[in-house]
Amino acid sequence: MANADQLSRRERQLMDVLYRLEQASAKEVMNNLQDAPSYSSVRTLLGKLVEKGHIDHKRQGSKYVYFPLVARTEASRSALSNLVKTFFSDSPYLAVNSLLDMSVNEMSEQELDELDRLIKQKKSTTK
Amino acid sequence: MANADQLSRRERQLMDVLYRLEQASAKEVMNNLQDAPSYSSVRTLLGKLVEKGHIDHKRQGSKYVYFPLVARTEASRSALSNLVKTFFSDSPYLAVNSLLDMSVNEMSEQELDELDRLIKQKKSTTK
DNA sequence: CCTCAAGTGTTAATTTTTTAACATGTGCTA
DNA sequence: TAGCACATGTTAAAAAATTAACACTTGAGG
Repeated sequence: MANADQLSRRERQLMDVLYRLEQASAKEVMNNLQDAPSYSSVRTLLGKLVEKGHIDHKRQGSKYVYFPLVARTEASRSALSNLVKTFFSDSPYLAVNSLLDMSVNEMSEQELDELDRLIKQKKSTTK
Repeated sequence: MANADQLSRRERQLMDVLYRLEQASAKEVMNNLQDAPSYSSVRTLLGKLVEKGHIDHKRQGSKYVYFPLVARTEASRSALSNLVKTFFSDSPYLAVNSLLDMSVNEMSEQELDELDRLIKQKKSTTK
């Protein structure tokens, strides 16, 4: 097994940056931390994450970029699942409801249409 | 402001338990941690959370129960918002999409209908 | 009345996390 | 070619988190 959710606060922070950016150099990671420590510290942290098997790095031209080993999609599902358990009594419905509620203004009509279509499709599948 | 997301791993764990249970005694919190430390440790942690202003406690009969100071709803929105930023490029649409996708089987037809209704309502509001 | 379960407060040791200093190597480019 | 940017590896100190031991209080129940 790769991990066991044993990430420290800082490590979690770095992982989040890497998931946001998909991949990033040590420098970029540093620049994307709100209260970043020194470059040296960031490198140490990245090293630990590599050791623990959460991320890896590869050359990109003459630079190095780091990236998560667990795919974004997979990680997002796991995170969503936890969040739903913790805050929505394990009810995906309540979570979707809340998401829709808090972000209607940020969704285009097109997106709403798409969701509508999706739900209809799900219903027919379930039936 | 009450916090600044400065929670340690263990503290985060306790908070999650409290959000799940809404409220709980030190004993209950301990029993709901997967790899729980001693009762004494749990109490110390709870004390720190109280100090930091994340939770409070009150008598309930002859016992004490601890509970989060930031309402579950508010906390859930904040958590969702972060998750959407981190894993869905800040697109609520993508998040809802994923949630629906990963949990159709757990949703009743009734719930799907409800969501459908909700989306239609949103659309008319936006228009 | 005694005992148990659960709480309070204090203190301290251990472990983990976090940060950073050094010493060095390498490829670009001014 | 000198210097810069970025990488490596090692080491260590400081700070924070984690765990727990002790001593003591209180309410409920047998």
